[in-house]
Amino acid sequence: MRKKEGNKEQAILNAAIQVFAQYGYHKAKVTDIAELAGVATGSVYLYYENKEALLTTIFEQLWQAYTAVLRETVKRTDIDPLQKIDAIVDLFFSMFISNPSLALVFVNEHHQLVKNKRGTVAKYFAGFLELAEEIYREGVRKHLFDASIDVRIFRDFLTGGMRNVLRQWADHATTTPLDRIRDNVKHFIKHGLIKR
Amino acid sequence: MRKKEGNKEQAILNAAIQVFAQYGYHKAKVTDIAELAGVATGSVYLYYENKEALLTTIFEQLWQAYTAVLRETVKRTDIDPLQKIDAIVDLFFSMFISNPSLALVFVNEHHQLVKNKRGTVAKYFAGFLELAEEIYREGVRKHLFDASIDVRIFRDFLTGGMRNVLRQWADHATTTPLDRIRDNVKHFIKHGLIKR
DNA sequence: TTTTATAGTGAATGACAATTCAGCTGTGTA
DNA sequence: TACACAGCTGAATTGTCATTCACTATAAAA
Repeated sequence: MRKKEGNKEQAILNAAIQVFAQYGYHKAKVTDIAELAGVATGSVYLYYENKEALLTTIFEQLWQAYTAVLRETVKRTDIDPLQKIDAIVDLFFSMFISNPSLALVFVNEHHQLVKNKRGTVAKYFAGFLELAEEIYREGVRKHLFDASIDVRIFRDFLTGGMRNVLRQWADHATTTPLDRIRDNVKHFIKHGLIKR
Repeated sequence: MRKKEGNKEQAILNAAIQVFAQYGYHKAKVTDIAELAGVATGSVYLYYENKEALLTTIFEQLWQAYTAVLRETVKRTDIDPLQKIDAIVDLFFSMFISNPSLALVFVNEHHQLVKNKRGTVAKYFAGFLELAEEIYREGVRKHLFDASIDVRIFRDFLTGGMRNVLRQWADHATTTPLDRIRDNVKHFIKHGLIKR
Protein backbone atom coordinates (compact mmCIF):
# COMPACT_ATOMS: atom_id res chain seq x y z
CA MET A 1 0.00 0.00 0.00
CA ARG A 2 0.91 3.59 -0.37
CA LYS A 3 0.19 6.30 2.17
CA LYS A 4 -1.64 9.49 1.19
CA GLU A 5 0.79 12.37 1.03
CA GLY A 6 -0.92 14.99 3.18
CA ASN A 7 -4.45 16.25 2.62
CA LYS A 8 -4.61 16.63 -1.14
CA GLU A 9 -8.38 16.72 -1.17
CA GLN A 10 -8.43 19.92 0.88
CA ALA A 11 -5.40 21.39 -0.90
CA ILE A 12 -7.16 20.97 -4.23
CA LEU A 13 -10.35 22.56 -2.93
CA ASN A 14 -8.45 25.54 -1.53
CA ALA A 15 -6.60 25.95 -4.80
CA ALA A 16 -9.92 25.79 -6.66
CA ILE A 17 -11.26 28.63 -4.52
CA GLN A 18 -8.24 30.77 -5.38
CA VAL A 19 -8.34 30.04 -9.10
CA PHE A 20 -12.13 30.36 -9.43
CA ALA A 21 -11.91 33.67 -7.56
CA GLN A 22 -9.22 35.00 -9.85
CA TYR A 23 -10.48 33.90 -13.26
CA GLY A 24 -14.12 32.98 -12.69
CA TYR A 25 -15.35 29.42 -13.03
CA HIS A 26 -15.56 29.28 -16.82
CA LYS A 27 -12.09 30.64 -17.52
CA ALA A 28 -10.42 28.71 -14.71
CA LYS A 29 -8.26 25.79 -15.86
CA VAL A 30 -8.18 22.50 -13.99
CA THR A 31 -4.47 22.35 -14.73
CA ASP A 32 -3.93 25.66 -12.91
CA ILE A 33 -5.83 24.38 -9.90
CA ALA A 34 -3.69 21.25 -9.81
CA GLU A 35 -0.50 23.25 -10.12
CA LEU A 36 -1.47 25.63 -7.31
CA ALA A 37 -2.39 22.66 -5.13
CA GLY A 38 0.98 21.05 -5.90
CA VAL A 39 -0.45 17.91 -7.49
CA ALA A 40 -0.62 16.49 -10.99
CA THR A 41 -3.58 17.30 -13.18
CA GLY A 42 -4.88 13.76 -13.00
CA SER A 43 -4.93 13.80 -9.20
CA VAL A 44 -7.78 16.28 -9.21
CA TYR A 45 -9.93 13.52 -10.69
CA LEU A 46 -9.02 11.09 -7.93
CA TYR A 47 -10.82 13.31 -5.45
CA TYR A 48 -13.47 15.09 -7.52
CA GLU A 49 -15.58 13.72 -10.33
CA ASN A 50 -15.05 16.75 -12.56
CA LYS A 51 -14.52 20.48 -12.58
CA GLU A 52 -18.10 21.22 -11.63
CA ALA A 53 -17.86 18.99 -8.57
CA LEU A 54 -15.18 21.32 -7.21
CA LEU A 55 -17.59 24.22 -7.38
CA THR A 56 -20.54 22.39 -5.89
CA THR A 57 -18.41 21.04 -3.04
CA ILE A 58 -17.32 24.58 -2.16
CA PHE A 59 -20.93 25.75 -2.07
CA GLU A 60 -22.30 22.74 -0.24
CA GLN A 61 -19.80 23.10 2.58
CA LEU A 62 -20.57 26.80 2.85
CA TRP A 63 -24.33 26.43 2.88
CA GLN A 64 -24.25 23.51 5.24
CA ALA A 65 -22.40 25.57 7.84
CA TYR A 66 -24.59 28.63 7.27
CA THR A 67 -28.00 26.99 7.39
CA ALA A 68 -27.17 24.84 10.41
CA VAL A 69 -26.64 27.94 12.55
CA LEU A 70 -29.46 29.92 10.93
CA ARG A 71 -32.11 27.33 11.69
CA GLU A 72 -31.19 27.54 15.35
CA THR A 73 -31.40 31.33 15.28
CA VAL A 74 -34.81 31.49 13.66
CA LYS A 75 -36.27 29.09 16.21
CA ARG A 76 -35.23 31.22 19.17
CA THR A 77 -37.96 32.91 21.18
CA ASP A 78 -35.73 35.09 23.34
CA ILE A 79 -34.86 37.54 20.53
CA ASP A 80 -37.20 39.56 18.33
CA PRO A 81 -37.37 39.35 14.51
CA LEU A 82 -35.22 42.43 14.19
CA GLN A 83 -32.41 40.75 16.08
CA LYS A 84 -32.87 37.72 13.90
CA ILE A 85 -32.34 39.79 10.78
CA ASP A 86 -29.20 41.15 12.43
CA ALA A 87 -28.06 37.63 13.15
CA ILE A 88 -28.55 36.57 9.53
CA VAL A 89 -26.46 39.48 8.33
CA ASP A 90 -23.77 39.03 10.99
CA LEU A 91 -23.40 35.37 10.32
CA PHE A 92 -23.36 35.84 6.57
CA PHE A 93 -20.49 38.28 6.64
CA SER A 94 -18.59 36.40 9.32
CA MET A 95 -18.25 33.39 7.02
CA PHE A 96 -16.10 35.34 4.60
CA ILE A 97 -14.11 37.69 6.79
CA SER A 98 -10.98 35.55 6.72
CA ASN A 99 -11.36 34.46 3.10
CA PRO A 100 -12.07 37.12 0.45
CA SER A 101 -11.48 34.59 -2.35
CA LEU A 102 -14.26 32.42 -1.02
CA ALA A 103 -16.48 35.50 -0.98
CA LEU A 104 -15.72 36.18 -4.64
CA VAL A 105 -16.51 32.64 -5.67
CA PHE A 106 -19.72 32.78 -3.67
CA VAL A 107 -21.01 36.01 -5.18
CA ASN A 108 -19.86 35.35 -8.72
CA GLU A 109 -20.92 31.74 -9.17
CA HIS A 110 -23.98 31.71 -6.93
CA HIS A 111 -26.43 32.13 -9.76
CA GLN A 112 -25.33 29.34 -12.06
CA LEU A 113 -25.60 26.88 -9.19
CA VAL A 114 -29.04 28.04 -8.11
CA LYS A 115 -30.29 28.09 -11.70
CA ASN A 116 -30.16 24.32 -11.72
CA LYS A 117 -33.15 23.77 -9.46
CA ARG A 118 -32.35 20.08 -8.95
CA GLY A 119 -28.99 20.61 -7.24
CA THR A 120 -28.27 20.48 -3.52
CA VAL A 121 -27.16 24.10 -3.52
CA ALA A 122 -30.50 25.26 -4.89
CA LYS A 123 -32.24 23.39 -2.10
CA TYR A 124 -30.07 24.99 0.56
CA PHE A 125 -30.77 28.40 -0.94
CA ALA A 126 -34.52 27.80 -1.16
CA GLY A 127 -34.45 26.84 2.50
CA PHE A 128 -32.59 30.02 3.34
CA LEU A 129 -35.15 32.16 1.49
CA GLU A 130 -37.93 30.38 3.34
CA LEU A 131 -36.29 31.25 6.66
CA ALA A 132 -35.93 34.89 5.64
CA GLU A 133 -39.60 35.07 4.71
CA GLU A 134 -40.56 33.47 7.98
CA ILE A 135 -38.70 36.10 9.94
CA TYR A 136 -40.33 38.84 7.92
CA ARG A 137 -43.81 37.47 8.57
CA GLU A 138 -43.02 37.15 12.27
CA GLY A 139 -41.97 40.80 12.25
CA VAL A 140 -45.20 41.88 10.61
CA ARG A 141 -47.27 39.81 13.04
CA LYS A 142 -45.56 41.52 15.95
CA HIS A 143 -46.17 44.95 14.39
CA LEU A 144 -42.46 45.61 14.09
CA PHE A 145 -42.02 45.53 10.33
CA ASP A 146 -43.68 47.51 7.59
CA ALA A 147 -46.45 45.30 6.25
CA SER A 148 -46.66 47.03 2.88
CA ILE A 149 -43.50 45.40 1.54
CA ASP A 150 -43.83 42.30 -0.62
CA VAL A 151 -41.98 39.43 1.07
CA ARG A 152 -40.33 38.25 -2.11
CA ILE A 153 -39.16 41.65 -3.13
CA PHE A 154 -37.79 42.21 0.34
CA ARG A 155 -35.81 38.99 0.35
CA ASP A 156 -34.53 39.41 -3.22
CA PHE A 157 -33.44 42.98 -2.65
CA LEU A 158 -31.77 41.98 0.59
CA THR A 159 -29.84 39.03 -0.81
CA GLY A 160 -28.82 40.93 -3.94
CA GLY A 161 -27.64 43.90 -1.94
CA MET A 162 -25.66 41.79 0.47
CA ARG A 163 -24.00 39.84 -2.31
CA ASN A 164 -22.94 43.03 -3.99
CA VAL A 165 -21.46 44.77 -0.95
CA LEU A 166 -19.62 41.56 -0.20
CA ARG A 167 -18.24 41.52 -3.73
CA GLN A 168 -16.97 45.08 -3.47
CA TRP A 169 -15.27 44.29 -0.19
CA ALA A 170 -13.65 41.14 -1.60
CA ASP A 171 -12.48 42.97 -4.71
CA HIS A 172 -10.76 45.73 -2.74
CA ALA A 173 -10.14 43.90 0.51
CA THR A 174 -8.12 46.72 2.03
CA THR A 175 -10.54 49.66 1.76
CA THR A 176 -13.41 49.29 4.22
CA PRO A 177 -13.37 46.73 7.04
CA LEU A 178 -16.12 44.18 6.73
CA ASP A 179 -17.61 44.87 10.14
CA ARG A 180 -18.21 48.48 9.17
CA ILE A 181 -19.94 47.35 5.99
CA ARG A 182 -21.97 44.89 8.02
CA ASP A 183 -23.18 47.58 10.45
CA ASN A 184 -24.09 49.94 7.63
CA VAL A 185 -26.08 47.25 5.89
CA LYS A 186 -27.96 46.42 9.07
CA HIS A 187 -28.80 50.07 9.60
CA PHE A 188 -29.91 50.59 6.01
CA ILE A 189 -32.13 47.52 6.05
CA LYS A 190 -33.91 48.77 9.13
CA HIS A 191 -34.29 52.45 8.46
CA GLY A 192 -33.70 53.07 4.78
CA LEU A 193 -32.27 56.20 3.36
CA ILE A 194 -34.47 58.88 4.86
CA LYS A 195 -33.44 60.69 8.01
CA ARG A 196 -35.72 59.99 10.93
CA MET B 1 -23.59 45.07 -56.66
CA ARG B 2 -25.86 43.30 -54.23
CA LYS B 3 -28.36 44.88 -51.86
CA LYS B 4 -28.31 44.12 -48.11
CA GLU B 5 -31.14 41.77 -47.23
CA GLY B 6 -32.90 43.52 -44.35
CA ASN B 7 -31.24 44.62 -41.14
CA LYS B 8 -29.05 41.66 -40.30
CA GLU B 9 -26.94 43.67 -37.88
CA GLN B 10 -29.92 44.27 -35.61
CA ALA B 11 -31.33 40.78 -36.15
CA ILE B 12 -28.05 39.28 -34.98
CA LEU B 13 -27.93 41.51 -31.91
CA ASN B 14 -31.49 40.61 -30.94
CA ALA B 15 -30.73 36.94 -31.41
CA ALA B 16 -27.62 37.35 -29.25
CA ILE B 17 -29.75 38.83 -26.44
CA GLN B 18 -32.09 35.83 -26.58
CA VAL B 19 -29.32 33.24 -26.65
CA PHE B 20 -27.17 34.94 -24.00
CA ALA B 21 -30.26 35.22 -21.79
CA GLN B 22 -31.08 31.55 -22.17
CA TYR B 23 -27.65 29.93 -21.83
CA GLY B 24 -25.44 32.63 -20.33
CA TYR B 25 -22.60 34.19 -22.29
CA HIS B 26 -20.04 31.44 -21.82
CA LYS B 27 -22.30 28.56 -22.86
CA ALA B 28 -23.94 30.47 -25.72
CA LYS B 29 -22.84 29.33 -29.18
CA VAL B 30 -22.26 31.78 -31.99
CA THR B 31 -23.79 29.23 -34.34
CA ASP B 32 -27.03 29.29 -32.32
CA ILE B 33 -27.14 33.07 -32.48
CA ALA B 34 -26.69 32.97 -36.26
CA GLU B 35 -29.39 30.35 -36.66
CA LEU B 36 -31.88 32.30 -34.54
CA ALA B 37 -31.11 35.43 -36.52
CA GLY B 38 -31.65 33.52 -39.75
CA VAL B 39 -28.14 34.09 -41.13
CA ALA B 40 -25.08 31.92 -41.71
CA THR B 41 -22.51 31.57 -38.95
CA GLY B 42 -19.96 33.56 -40.91
CA SER B 43 -22.29 36.51 -41.29
CA VAL B 44 -22.05 37.26 -37.59
CA TYR B 45 -18.42 38.16 -38.22
CA LEU B 46 -19.30 40.58 -41.00
CA TYR B 47 -21.04 42.79 -38.48
CA TYR B 48 -19.25 42.05 -35.20
CA GLU B 49 -15.58 41.45 -34.60
CA ASN B 50 -16.13 38.47 -32.32
CA LYS B 51 -18.46 36.97 -29.77
CA GLU B 52 -17.44 39.42 -27.08
CA ALA B 53 -18.26 42.38 -29.32
CA LEU B 54 -21.88 41.22 -29.34
CA LEU B 55 -22.01 41.47 -25.57
CA THR B 56 -20.27 44.82 -25.34
CA THR B 57 -22.50 46.29 -28.03
CA ILE B 58 -25.61 45.24 -26.08
CA PHE B 59 -24.28 46.90 -22.94
CA GLU B 60 -23.01 50.03 -24.63
CA GLN B 61 -26.37 50.75 -26.24
CA LEU B 62 -28.12 50.17 -22.93
CA TRP B 63 -25.84 52.37 -20.88
CA GLN B 64 -25.75 55.11 -23.46
CA ALA B 65 -29.55 55.43 -23.34
CA TYR B 66 -29.64 55.20 -19.55
CA THR B 67 -26.91 57.68 -18.69
CA ALA B 68 -28.08 60.25 -21.22
CA VAL B 69 -31.41 60.61 -19.41
CA LEU B 70 -29.91 60.26 -15.95
CA ARG B 71 -27.48 63.13 -16.38
CA GLU B 72 -30.38 65.40 -17.20
CA THR B 73 -32.29 64.23 -14.16
CA VAL B 74 -29.46 64.79 -11.70
CA LYS B 75 -28.90 68.33 -12.94
CA ARG B 76 -32.52 69.37 -12.32
CA THR B 77 -33.14 71.84 -9.52
CA ASP B 78 -36.94 71.60 -9.49
CA ILE B 79 -37.00 68.18 -7.81
CA ASP B 80 -35.46 67.09 -4.53
CA PRO B 81 -32.87 64.30 -4.12
CA LEU B 82 -35.55 61.89 -3.06
CA GLN B 83 -37.38 62.36 -6.32
CA LYS B 84 -34.09 61.88 -8.12
CA ILE B 85 -33.59 58.52 -6.49
CA ASP B 86 -37.11 57.64 -7.58
CA ALA B 87 -36.27 58.72 -11.11
CA ILE B 88 -33.17 56.52 -11.20
CA VAL B 89 -35.18 53.52 -10.09
CA ASP B 90 -38.10 54.25 -12.45
CA LEU B 91 -35.88 54.72 -15.43
CA PHE B 92 -33.82 51.65 -14.64
CA PHE B 93 -36.80 49.35 -14.54
CA SER B 94 -38.50 51.00 -17.51
CA MET B 95 -35.62 50.01 -19.77
CA PHE B 96 -36.38 46.34 -19.32
CA ILE B 97 -40.15 46.20 -19.01
CA SER B 98 -40.66 45.14 -22.61
CA ASN B 99 -37.63 42.89 -22.79
CA PRO B 100 -37.02 40.37 -19.99
CA SER B 101 -34.23 38.71 -21.97
CA LEU B 102 -32.31 41.95 -22.06
CA ALA B 103 -32.78 42.19 -18.30
CA LEU B 104 -31.31 38.72 -17.83
CA VAL B 105 -28.28 39.51 -19.94
CA PHE B 106 -27.82 42.74 -18.06
CA VAL B 107 -27.91 41.24 -14.58
CA ASN B 108 -25.98 38.09 -15.40
CA GLU B 109 -23.15 39.49 -17.48
CA HIS B 110 -22.78 42.89 -15.86
CA HIS B 111 -19.90 41.90 -13.67
CA GLN B 112 -17.55 40.42 -16.26
CA LEU B 113 -17.84 43.59 -18.32
CA VAL B 114 -17.21 45.92 -15.41
CA LYS B 115 -14.29 43.81 -14.17
CA ASN B 116 -12.28 44.94 -17.15
CA LYS B 117 -11.73 48.50 -15.98
CA ARG B 118 -10.48 49.68 -19.38
CA GLY B 119 -13.70 49.01 -21.26
CA THR B 120 -16.38 51.50 -22.27
CA VAL B 121 -18.99 49.73 -20.16
CA ALA B 122 -16.89 50.10 -17.02
CA LYS B 123 -16.65 53.84 -17.71
CA TYR B 124 -20.39 54.17 -18.12
CA PHE B 125 -20.92 52.29 -14.89
CA ALA B 126 -18.36 54.36 -13.00
CA GLY B 127 -20.16 57.47 -14.21
CA PHE B 128 -23.45 56.08 -13.01
CA LEU B 129 -22.06 55.34 -9.54
CA GLU B 130 -20.67 58.86 -9.40
CA LEU B 131 -24.13 60.25 -10.14
CA ALA B 132 -25.69 58.10 -7.42
CA GLU B 133 -23.15 59.31 -4.90
CA GLU B 134 -23.79 62.89 -5.92
CA ILE B 135 -27.48 62.55 -5.27
CA TYR B 136 -26.79 60.99 -1.90
CA ARG B 137 -24.51 63.84 -0.87
CA GLU B 138 -27.07 66.37 -2.04
CA GLY B 139 -29.66 64.63 0.14
CA VAL B 140 -27.41 64.74 3.17
CA ARG B 141 -26.62 68.44 2.58
CA LYS B 142 -30.34 69.18 2.49
CA HIS B 143 -30.90 67.21 5.73
CA LEU B 144 -33.16 64.73 3.93
CA PHE B 145 -30.98 61.62 4.05
CA ASP B 146 -29.45 59.77 6.93
CA ALA B 147 -25.84 60.96 7.11
CA SER B 148 -24.58 57.90 8.94
CA ILE B 149 -24.62 55.66 5.89
CA ASP B 150 -21.39 55.17 3.96
CA VAL B 151 -21.92 56.37 0.38
CA ARG B 152 -20.22 53.40 -1.19
CA ILE B 153 -22.10 50.87 0.83
CA PHE B 154 -25.33 52.65 0.01
CA ARG B 155 -24.69 52.61 -3.72
CA ASP B 156 -23.41 49.00 -3.77
CA PHE B 157 -26.32 47.70 -1.76
CA LEU B 158 -28.73 49.61 -3.97
CA THR B 159 -27.33 48.43 -7.28
CA GLY B 160 -26.98 44.84 -6.08
CA GLY B 161 -30.51 44.78 -4.75
CA MET B 162 -31.98 46.26 -7.88
CA ARG B 163 -30.11 43.84 -10.11
CA ASN B 164 -31.40 40.93 -8.11
CA VAL B 165 -35.08 41.90 -8.03
CA LEU B 166 -34.82 42.53 -11.76
CA ARG B 167 -33.37 39.06 -12.23
CA GLN B 168 -36.19 37.42 -10.31
CA TRP B 169 -38.74 39.28 -12.37
CA ALA B 170 -37.06 38.32 -15.64
CA ASP B 171 -36.76 34.69 -14.61
CA HIS B 172 -40.46 34.37 -13.75
CA ALA B 173 -41.87 37.11 -15.95
CA THR B 174 -45.48 36.31 -15.17
CA THR B 175 -45.51 36.47 -11.38
CA THR B 176 -45.25 40.07 -10.16
CA PRO B 177 -45.64 43.04 -12.50
CA LEU B 178 -42.51 45.12 -12.74
CA ASP B 179 -44.17 48.36 -11.67
CA ARG B 180 -45.22 46.78 -8.39
CA ILE B 181 -41.65 45.62 -7.82
CA ARG B 182 -40.43 49.08 -8.68
CA ASP B 183 -42.74 50.75 -6.14
CA ASN B 184 -41.77 48.32 -3.40
CA VAL B 185 -38.10 48.91 -4.05
CA LYS B 186 -38.57 52.67 -3.89
CA HIS B 187 -40.42 52.37 -0.61
CA PHE B 188 -37.85 50.04 0.91
CA ILE B 189 -34.95 52.25 -0.10
CA LYS B 190 -36.55 55.21 1.62
CA HIS B 191 -37.92 53.71 4.79
CA GLY B 192 -36.31 50.35 5.33
CA LEU B 193 -37.95 47.44 7.02
CA ILE B 194 -39.13 48.95 10.29
CA LYS B 195 -42.64 50.21 10.69
CA ARG B 196 -42.80 53.96 11.20
C1' DT C 1 13.36 -9.43 -0.57
C1' DT C 2 9.40 -9.82 -3.39
C1' DT C 3 4.70 -9.05 -4.09
C1' DT C 4 0.66 -6.32 -4.26
C1' DA C 5 -2.51 -2.76 -3.82
C1' DT C 6 -3.19 1.96 -3.70
C1' DA C 7 -1.62 6.89 -4.72
C1' DG C 8 -0.08 9.74 -7.90
C1' DT C 9 1.59 11.30 -12.60
C1' DG C 10 1.30 14.03 -16.95
C1' DA C 11 1.29 13.32 -21.90
C1' DA C 12 -2.20 12.02 -25.13
C1' DT C 13 -6.95 12.06 -26.42
C1' DG C 14 -11.20 13.87 -27.81
C1' DA C 15 -14.84 17.12 -27.84
C1' DC C 16 -16.33 21.25 -28.47
C1' DA C 17 -16.96 25.72 -30.45
C1' DA C 18 -14.81 30.33 -32.12
C1' DT C 19 -13.17 31.96 -36.17
C1' DT C 20 -11.78 31.83 -41.09
C1' DC C 21 -12.02 31.81 -46.03
C1' DA C 22 -12.72 29.88 -50.68
C1' DG C 23 -16.39 30.07 -53.24
C1' DC C 24 -21.37 31.08 -54.38
C1' DT C 25 -25.39 34.48 -55.18
C1' DG C 26 -27.91 38.30 -56.48
C1' DT C 27 -28.04 43.00 -58.18
C1' DG C 28 -26.68 47.05 -60.60
C1' DT C 29 -24.20 48.70 -64.61
C1' DA C 30 -22.38 48.79 -69.31
C1' DT D 1 -26.11 39.53 -72.11
C1' DA D 2 -22.08 39.65 -69.40
C1' DC D 3 -19.19 41.66 -66.01
C1' DA D 4 -18.07 43.41 -61.42
C1' DC D 5 -18.46 43.29 -56.93
C1' DA D 6 -20.45 43.44 -52.34
C1' DG D 7 -23.21 40.30 -49.52
C1' DC D 8 -23.50 36.06 -47.86
C1' DT D 9 -22.53 31.11 -46.96
C1' DG D 10 -21.15 27.03 -44.05
C1' DA D 11 -17.68 23.44 -44.12
C1' DA D 12 -12.98 23.27 -42.72
C1' DT D 13 -9.51 24.96 -39.66
C1' DT D 14 -7.67 25.77 -35.32
C1' DG D 15 -6.98 26.42 -30.54
C1' DT D 16 -8.35 25.35 -26.15
C1' DC D 17 -9.04 22.70 -22.36
C1' DA D 18 -11.51 18.80 -19.62
C1' DT D 19 -10.85 14.28 -19.01
C1' DT D 20 -8.49 9.78 -19.48
C1' DC D 21 -5.28 6.12 -18.83
C1' DA D 22 -0.95 3.63 -19.28
C1' DC D 23 2.54 4.09 -16.46
C1' DT D 24 5.55 4.99 -12.13
C1' DA D 25 6.28 5.34 -7.05
C1' DT D 26 5.55 4.00 -2.46
C1' DA D 27 4.50 1.43 1.63
C1' DA D 28 2.61 -2.47 3.82
C1' DA D 29 2.19 -7.49 3.75
C1' DA D 30 3.98 -11.93 2.78
